[in-house]
Amino acid sequence: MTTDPRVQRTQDRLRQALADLVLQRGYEPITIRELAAAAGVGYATFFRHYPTKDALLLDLLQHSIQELARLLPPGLNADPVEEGRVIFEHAAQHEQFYRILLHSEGTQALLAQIQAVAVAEVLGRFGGQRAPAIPLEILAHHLVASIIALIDWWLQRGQPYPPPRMGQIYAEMIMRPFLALAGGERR
Amino acid sequence: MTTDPRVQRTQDRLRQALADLVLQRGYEPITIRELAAAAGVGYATFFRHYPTKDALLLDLLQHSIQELARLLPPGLNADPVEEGRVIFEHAAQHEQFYRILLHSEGTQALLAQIQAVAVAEVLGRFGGQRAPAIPLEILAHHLVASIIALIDWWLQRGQPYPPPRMGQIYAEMIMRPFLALAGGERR
DNA sequence: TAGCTTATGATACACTGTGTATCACAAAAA
DNA sequence: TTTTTGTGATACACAGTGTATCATAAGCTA
Repeated sequence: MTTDPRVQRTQDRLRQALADLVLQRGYEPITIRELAAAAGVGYATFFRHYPTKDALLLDLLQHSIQELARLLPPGLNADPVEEGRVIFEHAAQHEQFYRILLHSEGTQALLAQIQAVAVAEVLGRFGGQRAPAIPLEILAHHLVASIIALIDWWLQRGQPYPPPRMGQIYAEMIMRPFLALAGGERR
Repeated sequence: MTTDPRVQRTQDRLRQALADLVLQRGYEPITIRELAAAAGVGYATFFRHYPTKDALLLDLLQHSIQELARLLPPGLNADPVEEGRVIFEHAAQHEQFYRILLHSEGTQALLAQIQAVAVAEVLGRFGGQRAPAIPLEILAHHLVASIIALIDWWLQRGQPYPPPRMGQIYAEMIMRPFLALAGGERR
């Protein structure tokens, strides 16, 4: 196990430096030399921890996801409007993470993984009931993709509506049609 | 204007070589040297026509778009099911184009442009009627993003349903909720 | 504290790919 | 034919990646 505090320190510095640089100038133009310098770390040291820049990006996002998972409110299943409001409050509070995840090249694999996890969650929650007219797999993908697209739209335009309003829109435009087609919740 | 047949020949070869290579091994790992060799063109000649690999990719896609625009059936506004079927027939016939556009890095700008054009089209078609409960801008973005996501899902999984079935799904899952919220067509 | 282990910093280096410059040659245009 | 212009081939400068090496410092253990 890697409990050496020097390792932790180096990796923390690299993750933090990457987060800073990505928000300043985007992901692609960053060089590893520049990244190591910003982290206050030797150039060769980078490769002792990560084989590529993409590997560091994935590690950064996975750490962020674990932090977010700890903060995520556990029971979102009550009111769709309230559920949507919580989602968009969360997106507003962690805008940096979402922007990096949604718009840095090199995150498509991770985003696809996250999406797959969310789809599986939806499938599990709506799985065992009367067969819907549209395959549930398609409905689940449509639901997840729609939520991601709406968050992306909202953040890219500087949050033009407050989270409670976005919660209403989410409930009416996304969840209500989905529930009508999937047939309401179960278990 | 560039009517020199040598220029046309060189650029055609480069576009064709890029299309072939992208489908074989993806976009990013292709080098310009390799591309020029595959096109049967000198290495330096590449830079006489395109400043970067991305520029060639955009040129290739824009040429493809122009071809597709010529083939696009003019009146899609009749039956949503039929409209959806036509869309997915089109996606099946031009799968290569869609896959490159949707999954090559370096196409996000172009994809965003196409999406913006489609959104504007929707806004124009549903613009001047009773104000919907949800801002039409959001509805239009949701509609366009949903269609793109559904096409992407379908192609990535090897077209698991035939186009007529996808047309039904499109009508029921995407268009019907949209029309209910946007308030039906006009003009 | 002393001694061992391991991560780090610094540097040099080979390697790959980009983009430019040059020049002789071939193809198109007048 | 003469002129113009695109092309092929080559050499080159440059930037960025990934590896190797070694002295030093930080952390662990007795």
